[in-house]
Amino acid sequence: MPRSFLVKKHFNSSKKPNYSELDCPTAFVSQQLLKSLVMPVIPQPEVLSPVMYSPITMWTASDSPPSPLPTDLSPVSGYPSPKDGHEIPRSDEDEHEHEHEQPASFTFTTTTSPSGASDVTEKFRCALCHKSYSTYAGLLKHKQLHCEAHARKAFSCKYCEKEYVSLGALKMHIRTHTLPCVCKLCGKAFSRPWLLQGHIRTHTGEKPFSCSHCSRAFADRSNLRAHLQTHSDVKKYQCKNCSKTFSRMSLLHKHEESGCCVAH
DNA sequence: CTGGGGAAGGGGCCC
DNA sequence: AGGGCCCCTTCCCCA
Repeated sequence: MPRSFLVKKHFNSSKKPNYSELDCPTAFVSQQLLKSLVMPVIPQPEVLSPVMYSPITMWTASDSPPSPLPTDLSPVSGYPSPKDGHEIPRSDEDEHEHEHEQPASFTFTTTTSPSGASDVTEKFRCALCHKSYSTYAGLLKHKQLHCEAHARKAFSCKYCEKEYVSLGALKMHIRTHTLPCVCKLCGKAFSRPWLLQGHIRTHTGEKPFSCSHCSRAFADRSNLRAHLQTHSDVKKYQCKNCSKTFSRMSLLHKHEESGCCVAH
């Protein structure tokens, strides 16, 4: 998978930007400058739209996906209906409303006492961990928060096939498709503000991470860390075959691919 | 070919 | 819950 396949490139990617025009000899960039460079994140309408997360599909453990999936993913029609066996986050009002329903994904039990009389406590039992709840709302909460989400990655991305255990993780992932953070200078788009900030350093020349062993400085902490390995006598990554060590995993991989180790 | 720098992606953790 | 940050990783390019 190409590293930058998610990045919207609004310029000829084969050419490097002319940084010399923007080159700032001083390493420090004021917050004001930074703010002026960072384009206010004005999400595209579709980013703000509830449609964004509408295609989240959450199958319950005992359900199979409905068929066919609606192709229209508008906020209303796109949402799977609870009657289809889907679990979707509901308001309290909804929970109460559906307490009286009997979804396909839970076990509804009526216990019988030894005397033969039917017990008054009817339980909603999780099909996965068998915990029982007196109300459907209780069961629903349990499943959404703990059990089912972990048993099955329940939040699916509409742009790709990735699945996540939490809505937050999915939202974060979706940003890698929508790329709401746009560089004011070159139009390049990023998924997160701090990625954009790191990119802006390529324009400003700011290098806040300096090496304590030499005079080099870096715009990115990870690159400094990689650089520090070059000062280290002990290289971190070792070939299992020939014991040769490398400062980076990518170099070890290159070494392995070049034929030292038998391809697996 | 190899090593290293630069840029970027993305998951996870913490506040 | 969401944003910021940390860390790891990958890819490209160049000396």
